Order: sequence, then C-alpha cells, then structure tokens
Amino acid sequence: MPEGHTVHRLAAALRAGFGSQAVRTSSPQGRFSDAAELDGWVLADAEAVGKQLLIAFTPDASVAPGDPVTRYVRVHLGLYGSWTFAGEEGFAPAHAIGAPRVQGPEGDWRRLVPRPTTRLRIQGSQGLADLTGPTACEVLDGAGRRRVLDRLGPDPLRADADPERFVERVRASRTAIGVLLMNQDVIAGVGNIYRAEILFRARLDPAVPGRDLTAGMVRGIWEDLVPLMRYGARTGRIVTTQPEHRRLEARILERSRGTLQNGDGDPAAVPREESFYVYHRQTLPCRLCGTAIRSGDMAARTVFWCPRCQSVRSRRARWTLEHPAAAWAESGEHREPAAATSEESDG
DNA sequence: AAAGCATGCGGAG
DNA sequence: TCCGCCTGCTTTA
Repeated sequence: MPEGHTVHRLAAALRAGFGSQAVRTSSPQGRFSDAAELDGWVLADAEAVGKQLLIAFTPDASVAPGDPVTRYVRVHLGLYGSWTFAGEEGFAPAHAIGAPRVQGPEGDWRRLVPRPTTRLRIQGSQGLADLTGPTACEVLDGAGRRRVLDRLGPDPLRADADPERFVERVRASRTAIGVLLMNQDVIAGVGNIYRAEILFRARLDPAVPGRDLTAGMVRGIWEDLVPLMRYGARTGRIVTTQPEHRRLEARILERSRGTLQNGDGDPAAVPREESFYVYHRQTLPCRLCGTAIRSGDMAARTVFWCPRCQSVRSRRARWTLEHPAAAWAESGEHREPAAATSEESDG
C-alpha cells in the first residue's frame, strides 16, 4: 500500500542490494514468465517515478544502462503489492517494503519463505527480493519507459521535477484540489495519506477547485510535500504532525499488535497514532481545534479533513501566516530514526 | 471460516 | 461512477 515515497525507498533498496550485479530472475508463481528473458542479466539501475518502479537490466556489465538493448521491468504495487528482502547480514536496507509485515514470536521478522504467490524473484549474490501482488509487472524497452514517464506529472521526490507544471495544471482546473492531488498526471507519487495530510497542513478544504487557488498556494503545497515525502522515503514512514501537536504520552504507548512500522524499535520514532492530523482520524477531535474530523468519498477514495481548520475562511486567514511546513522542516524531525535501517513495513 | 479492509488504478458503462 | 483485480492481515460470525 505504497505511496511514492515507498517506491523511491524501494528503488534505493534494489540498487543497494543488486546494483551492477548479474542476477537470477524468475517467477515462482508463473504469472510473469517474461522474467526468464532477463535471467542472468545485470541489474543496472532502479528508479522510481511517482508510484512506478522501473528496474533497468542490461545483458552484461559492458552495456551502459540506456543502451537500446536495455530492458526495464515496470512494477506497480497497486494496493496490495509488496517486496520482501532477505539475505546475508546487512544485505539490503529493508526486509519488506509495501504492505505491512508481521513480526514473529522471536521478535525478528518472519523468515522469508518462498511463497507460491511470488510474481518476481530477483536473486543476487548476497540475497533475494520477492515481489507479490503487484497490479503491474512487465518488461518494457526504452520507448515503453519513455511512455510511462511522459504520462506522469512531476514527482516531488525527483530532482528533475518541474513544480510549475503542477502549479499550472492545478490552476487551470475547476476540479477539486482533493481530486487533483490523486491524479498522477497532475502530480506523481501522492496517495491518499499525503493528500489528506497535505491539505490539512495547508488548511485547505479538499473541495476547493484548483482554479480558486493562487500560484503561491499551490507552490506552497509542493514545497511542503518535498520534505514530507523525503522524510517518508528515508524512514519508510509517513509522519506529518509537528511535534507540538502530538500527545506526549503517546510516546510511551504500548504497541497493541504485532504489525510494526518502520522505526518501531526506536523509542524516538513517532508512533502511528500520532503521525497524522486527519488520515483515519474521522470522528476523533482535531489536534488543533478539537472539532470532529470528517471523512467522505472523493476520487473513489476516502478523504479526511477538519471542517473547521480547513474551511475556506480559515484558509484565507491562515495562509498569509507562516506556512506550517517551514517550522516543521527546521525542527530536526527529518533526522533518520536510529533503528530505521532494520525493520520495515511500509510508509 | 468468512468477511472486511487497505497508502491504487484501469477499464467498462 | 462503478467494478474488478492483485494479496494478506484483521475482524466478525
């Protein structure tokens, strides 16, 4: 259940675990028979564009990635897809990326057993990565990769992103900003959590038409997303709350279930219960004003918002003040939790 | 055991 | 706008 930050994190994990190595590729499940085509090829690169993952393979190490013979495996995790890594000590910076993983009784992550549902397995010299449940897993050539890239809006996590494309698309549209943020043509990588949270942080009603926003407001959304998603990509967790808006006692909350988040072994990590302003907090009191958070359908997904903080009147009053992201970015919250390298689940 | 649910999206209507 | 699909964990019966 990844948003863009998870896919970027995953690309980094694949580069770290297999980069420049000849790897074995297979499809234990059998539903990705094209895997055989790349068996023994070199995993030359892995990149994320929004929620799309592109893994570049070359026939051997003498071929530079980008050469016409390069082939790309496009993976889209959809709602359920996930990658699980296993291997030697220190092999990959992540054990599982995607859907949440469960911790075993010994406290360690469940041993990776070959699951019959594994669509794609990549086996390197020090470990392997198993992909299950993706909505897309296919081999593309360079033109196919290009088509994927051209279809997507700018990605806040990519250095080559042009935020003005996002600004222009939003301001030219009478579609609600809450819908636009979920449209990957408009901005790539934002999913349901970031949508809800970024709109709260902007104090924006999800229903406000894009064209009603000033360029500065839309740019502000982008500029808030960049550090937020970078934090997510680095730690594997989405945290959007500023420290002063969390309940202190939450830091010592007992974990109720075996499902762990990235950094759950780190006492300094923000617990999930305190990570969001509005996402999945319907009927709970707003962290700022106490009004009950509301939920509703928008763009075929559930959107969450505070009817008071995110009213149009509130927006006008607040936006002229310092943007909330500024203080947050300065606060040191972006430091990587100490334990974030050892356990994962998703972001 | 069955149903429900999830950070997604494409295609049919 | 709705349906279907991919999977696995959680909740309900």
